[in-house]
Formats: sequence, C-alpha cells, structure tokens
Amino acid sequence: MAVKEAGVRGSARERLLAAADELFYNEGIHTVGIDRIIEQAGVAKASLYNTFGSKDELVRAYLESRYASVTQRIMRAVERYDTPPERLLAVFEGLADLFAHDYRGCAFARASAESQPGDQAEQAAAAYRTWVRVLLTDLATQAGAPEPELLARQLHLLYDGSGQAARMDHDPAAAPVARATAAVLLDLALAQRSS
Amino acid sequence: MAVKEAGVRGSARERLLAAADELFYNEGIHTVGIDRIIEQAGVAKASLYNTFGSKDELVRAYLESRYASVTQRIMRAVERYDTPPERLLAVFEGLADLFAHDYRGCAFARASAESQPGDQAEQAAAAYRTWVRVLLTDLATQAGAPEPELLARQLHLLYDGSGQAARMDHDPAAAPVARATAAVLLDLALAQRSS
DNA sequence: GACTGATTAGACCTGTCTGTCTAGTATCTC
DNA sequence: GAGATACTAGACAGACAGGTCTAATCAGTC
Repeated sequence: MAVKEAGVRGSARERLLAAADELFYNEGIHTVGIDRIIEQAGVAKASLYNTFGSKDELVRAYLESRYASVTQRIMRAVERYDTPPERLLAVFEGLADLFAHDYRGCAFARASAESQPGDQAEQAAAAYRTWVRVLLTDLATQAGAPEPELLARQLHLLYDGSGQAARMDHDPAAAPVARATAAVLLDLALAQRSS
Repeated sequence: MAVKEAGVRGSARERLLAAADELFYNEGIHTVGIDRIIEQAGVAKASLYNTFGSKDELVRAYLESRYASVTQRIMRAVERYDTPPERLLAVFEGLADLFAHDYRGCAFARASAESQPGDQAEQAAAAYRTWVRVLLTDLATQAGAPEPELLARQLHLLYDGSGQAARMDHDPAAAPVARATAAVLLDLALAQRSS
C-alpha cells in the first residue's frame, strides 16, 4: 500500500525533495534529521543516500529548488504588467503571493543563519540576493529612474524588510505596505528626473 | 595560570555569557555545543550547569543580554539629539553603530530560524520587535507625523531591511541608505500634515 | 591548620545524529 | 520464468550531543 501510494506521489527523488522543502524550511536544517525526512517522504534511508549521497547534497538541492520557485513566483507577478513602473512595483505583489502561503521567512537567510561562513548556504543566499538586486535595478532603469542603483537599493531594503515583518510579526500585510512605500519612492524619483 | 587569568576576566557567569554571546551569535545555537562554550570561557562544564542549569537556560540568558545591549545602543543614539525628527532618524544611526561591530544579522531572527514555534527564541524576538515598533511609533508621534503608526511601519521595514542587507551583503552602508530613505518618508509625512 | 564552598578536569551515561550495510521484495524487460 | 533494477525495512557503526558525577584543588574564614 505504501508503495502504491508512493508510486502515485512520484519518484523517490521528488518525494524526498518535497519533504526536505517542507521540513527544512519550516523547522530548520540542523533541527531536522534524516529520519524525519525519510519518514515524511515515505522512503527508505538507502534511497536517500542512493539518490543524493549525503544530507549536505540534499540541502543543496533544497536550496536550489527554493531559488527556482521563489524567483519564478516573483517573475510571474512582474510579467502580469506591461509598463515598467507597474512591473517594478509588481515585485512586491510577488512577495504578497509568497507571504500568503505558509511563509516562514527568507529561506536563504534562514539557512545562512545555521551555516558556517563560506558554506553552500551562503553561496545560495548570495546568488539570490544578486538576482533580486539585478531585477530591481533593471526594472528601475526601464522605469526611467535617474539613479536606478539607488532606487533599487532602497526598494531592496523594503523587499527584505517586508519579508522579515511577514515572518516575525506573522503579518502578510507587510507586502502591500512595502508596495505602497515603494510607489512613493518611485514617484519621487521620477519627479526629480523632470525637475 | 588559567585560574588567575579567569579571575582577571570576571566571574564564571560573565565569562560563560560572553562566550555564548560570541559563539551563539556568530555560528548559531544548534551548531555550537556545550564543549565549545566552556572551552572558550575557560570554565569547567560543571560550572556551567551549576550556574545556568541547562543549555536552554544559557540560551535564554544570551538572548536577554542581546536584547539589553541592542536596545541600549539604539537608545544611546536617540538620546544624542533633542528635536523629535532628529531623534527618529537617529534610530538608524544606532543601527549604523551596530553594523560597524562584527554584525551578523538580527540575533533574534537568527535564533528564531533555528527554533520551534512557541520556543523561547520566538518570545524574545516578539519582545524585541514590539520594542522597536513602540519606539518608532512614539518618536513618529512626537515628530508630528499625521499617521504615526503608518510611518513607524514603513520605517520598521527599512530598519529590518537594512539589517538584512548589512548581514547578507556585508554592507554596513545599508544603515545610512536606510536613514536617508527614512528622512524622505518623514519629510513627506510632515509635508502632508500642513497641506 | 581545619573547615567550607566554589571550581577544576575529565570520565562517564544516554540519546541522537549521519551514514553504511545486509537481506529481502516488487516491478519491468527480455 | 530469469535476470536486472529500484526499492524496502531495519540493524549497525562511529561520532557527537547534553548532562551527571567523582575526586582533586583552590580561596577565604574561623
């Protein structure tokens, strides 16, 4: 029965990744042991080690899949709009979407809080932060901001801050507040351009 | 010799707390074992358990001491000024001071990332966040903001965001950027009042 | 100098962690 | 039906965690 159900749910790799995604994200990487993972995945321990080789490698795969799903969610929100200013502010609508689904904070910041300097978690976090910053800078440029790097930096503060607030205060409304604040800063930047 | 040196450095409790403060903050609570703590403190294991009773209690004391030192540092910056708008923005100067000294992110967010829901770390984090929010709201009210709660909320986003940026991007300059952005939002709020 | 209380080093206990290994079973292909 | 492949359960090893305990040592007090 367990096997049949497993067959329905997908390959051992997929089930392990799904279990890791949920448990690592919700409870922390150090806190969650291999046994918890394989129990939740409904998979034998040997399957985990045949598929991933080590817990470290499973963590790597978990962070990679988080990166893909988060960036995809943000991009989906951006692509709903056509004009550059709308697209820039849509980043915060992507965050709102993120916060609405069992949000427990930035996965990379969480992982980084448990990792040693130079660890794979720090590298994943750095890649994610670069992605966000480049996205914001590009969209700010396209929107016509006179100093796109500065605006991107300000919006990145709001981006990070809203994630922290959503997590620590259990307050998903941090996203619309950040969006509204970003809109104020954007308007101001565009007004300065024409003066 | 070790004993003499210990005598110079303070009581066992102080040394344990100092070691916990450094190791827990820099490397994480789960990652750092009791043995690392007592080695760094130059103290016997029995002394730790006589003084604190358990690792959990040491963690509690560590978070309490962090709360005291962080809030104190912010307040010192605020009290350097007399006028309410300056005092409000001085919060970000307190952050700059914080970021300048081996900053590794918000200690409460870090601890919370490793903790179970309802844990002592979450309670400490909630207390800290309430303290920040109340401080910002009070200062915004005194500065004459027409909607002090809204302004405080916006500034709290910048507060959190600058901490995240300082930590993840190794960029202490996030504090002055946040301060400048906060100044823009404050000016705008005060301008709306008189219109 | 004897007593008290705090502190020391470190052996030790118990539980849990990651990771390995064995032996058996289900499924699919030829 | 035979063989290959992927998976299963679970025992096991070695390292390390938090925590306890013993015996010795030191400082201060009478």
